Amino acid sequence: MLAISLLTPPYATLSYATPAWLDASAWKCGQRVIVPLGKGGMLRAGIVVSVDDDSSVKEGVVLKECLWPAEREPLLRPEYLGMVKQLALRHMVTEGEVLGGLLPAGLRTSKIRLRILDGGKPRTVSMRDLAGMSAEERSRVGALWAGNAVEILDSTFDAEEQELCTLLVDPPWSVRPSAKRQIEVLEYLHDKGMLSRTRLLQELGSGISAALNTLAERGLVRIGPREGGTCESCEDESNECSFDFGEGFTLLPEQQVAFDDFSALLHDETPKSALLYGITGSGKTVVYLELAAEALAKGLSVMLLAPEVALACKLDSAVRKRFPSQECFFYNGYQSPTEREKTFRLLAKRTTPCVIVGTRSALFLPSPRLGLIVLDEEHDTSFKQDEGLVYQAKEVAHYRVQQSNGLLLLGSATPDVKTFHAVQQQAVSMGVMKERAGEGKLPEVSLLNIKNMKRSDGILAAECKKQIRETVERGEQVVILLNRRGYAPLMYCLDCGHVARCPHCEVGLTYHKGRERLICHYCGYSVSYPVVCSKCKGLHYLPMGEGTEKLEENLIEILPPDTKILRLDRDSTRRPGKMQRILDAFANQEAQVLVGTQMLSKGHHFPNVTLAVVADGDLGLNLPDYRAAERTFQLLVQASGRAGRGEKAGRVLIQTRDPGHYCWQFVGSADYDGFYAEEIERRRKRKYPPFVKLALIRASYPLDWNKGMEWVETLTEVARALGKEHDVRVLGHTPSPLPVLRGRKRFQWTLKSDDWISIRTLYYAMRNAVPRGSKLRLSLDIDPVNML
DNA sequence: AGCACGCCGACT
DNA sequence: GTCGGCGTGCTC
Repeated sequence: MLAISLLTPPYATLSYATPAWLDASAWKCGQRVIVPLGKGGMLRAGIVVSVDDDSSVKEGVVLKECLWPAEREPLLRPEYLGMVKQLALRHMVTEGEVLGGLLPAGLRTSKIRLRILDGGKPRTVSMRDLAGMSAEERSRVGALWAGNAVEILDSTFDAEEQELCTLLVDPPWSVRPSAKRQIEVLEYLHDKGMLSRTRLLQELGSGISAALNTLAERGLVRIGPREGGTCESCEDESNECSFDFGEGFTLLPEQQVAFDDFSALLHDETPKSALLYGITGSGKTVVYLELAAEALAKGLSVMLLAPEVALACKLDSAVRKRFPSQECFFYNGYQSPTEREKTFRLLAKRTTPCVIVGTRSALFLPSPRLGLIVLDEEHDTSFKQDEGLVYQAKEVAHYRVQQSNGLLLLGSATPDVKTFHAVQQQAVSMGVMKERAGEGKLPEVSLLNIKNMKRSDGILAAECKKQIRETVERGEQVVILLNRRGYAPLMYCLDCGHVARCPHCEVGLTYHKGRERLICHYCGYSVSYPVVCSKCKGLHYLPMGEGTEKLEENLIEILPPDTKILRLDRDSTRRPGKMQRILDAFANQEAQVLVGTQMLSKGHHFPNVTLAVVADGDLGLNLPDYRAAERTFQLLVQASGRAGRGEKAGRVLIQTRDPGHYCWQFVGSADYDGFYAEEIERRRKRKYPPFVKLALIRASYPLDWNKGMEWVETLTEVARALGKEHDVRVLGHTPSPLPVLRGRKRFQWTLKSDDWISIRTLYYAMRNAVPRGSKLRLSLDIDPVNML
């Protein structure tokens, strides 16, 4: 009998009998199969996780027969299934949930068809048809299958690919305000990016069909197959590093030392982890590439991962230049399902070594013999996925190199405190690079105390505005970091003082002037502005605070009239390739000022930038998160790294209301070692990771469910009682930092322990205390990266 | 997630 | 009497 993990709900692993219509040898571990489920005989896709499953099935359950394989050769290798099992155990979810979370959509569907070629004209049979056949008929198809006269058609969404809806114009859009349907479609596409027509109709209702056609006619939306090459954001390569990649490099002395050390680890036939600690601009990429060359020469595959698509693109073009004849696979979460499926399939079949470049999701690509995994900017929190399938890319990467005796190389200028601690404990080896590779020098950093500034003064101090203006007048460029997108984060009603809030999340709605809407940054809810005040029915609001959009507007007033300003945030980069275009335009000096959120601090290279301004340095410092200081330090050092990359010296100006904070003394000199020494002592004293294992258990229930609070209290009792027994400190329950999100009330418990097992035991007990199918949802976040 | 089952209220 | 509301529970 076969044990099969379902790839869609209920995600269980169920036993199925091998049917008479196919030979038992047709079923293999790691293979995708189609199985019937439930009384209605619905069909599901699953992965065979065991072929001679002898696990006891509950008494009285009659086994169903597995219907058909979705492929002849298994998609997944045994090691891959091993990784899935580990992840499932670690995060206390089923293997089906793991598989469902990491396979591209097309590989999870049961809607495949068979093409039968028995002599005459070929006929096509769906899985549903097959399920409805008589036993004899199915056996006949089985015999043809065994004789290779049946092929699998899985082109279900090729049709969808032909009708992709792409937004062509940024807001504000020139449509009548009364055309609600059209605005709905535009807003939706703006939020979700490119979507197939079918999905759009599914998600917004088929009533929008006419509106969509109008938009297409008027040229606001394009309906058709995707245009151009494989990666739209990679089309233009002008923002890449100024290094001249070619047939191998001459390494600088520091790079050579680091390379030699890592190369020795690579040739050592045991799994190893290492950290490349190199300041911003020290040329880490060169070291990665030379190591990749070593691994390839040994016949091993290489994975290079970056925290974000734009950075992954840069890595990709660097790899293609360094290894022009080597096959290189690029993969990220923003690619279309078809594209991702294609890459996944190619790699699953592949046996010869290759290079894989991408973002964290690329980590789950099947790959032949992995010799090296590089995680660039390893401190970046995007390497942890905390929605849906929860995983920390660093851990998965570690597991993967463990399996293949490879090397995991983490690179950063500001390493994760946990990683650096592992280096100190000699669990991870380290290479250090403290010189900038080019002519650039580290910038001079100064703090600007804005404690006494009034709200009406705007967000930039006079001194700051002056420096921005002077820099622009000198013909140099400025980047301004403000971690708040939109126009104004709070809208006060002028008549009654009420603040406009999201009805699902209870957080303030952010005003976006360009779109004339109030938007919730947590759930995406949006209403058109002006909106009637829910308290006094007034229509007049006072925007409070300042986001990137307003900062951009204010800057226009204080700068010379012909100054061009660009804005880089989630709103201006929704459309594919847009981010790259903005970065390229800025790198080509088409604008003098770039305003943006943290996404602009990440590893981009602008030689003519001589001033970096951090508009609100404290933002984030006071978050209820033990890593707030680490996060702020990393962000600011990375942002500082944007200035002075060319020949001219750079300056960094940080505005703060709390100049006494210990973080600042180290940011000024980009002194990571100093910061680390201070931070690790604080963590030791206060018992925070890496000195304890920390986990967050989250509970949520619908706002209108009155039994919710009772259950939360019961769970606290369960947790407390078990915590005493297993030596786990239980803090909570406390309302989550966002007490209401997407219409659900949220609570959380913080758990501290010396080992993960006790924490899992507690979570297991809490989960069992809640009846199955309850409205209360529980989730476990191991080593959370954000406490929200 | 679906889909059946089942236990109450409004209707022919 | 019966139709149908959706709350609860199961899927090898």
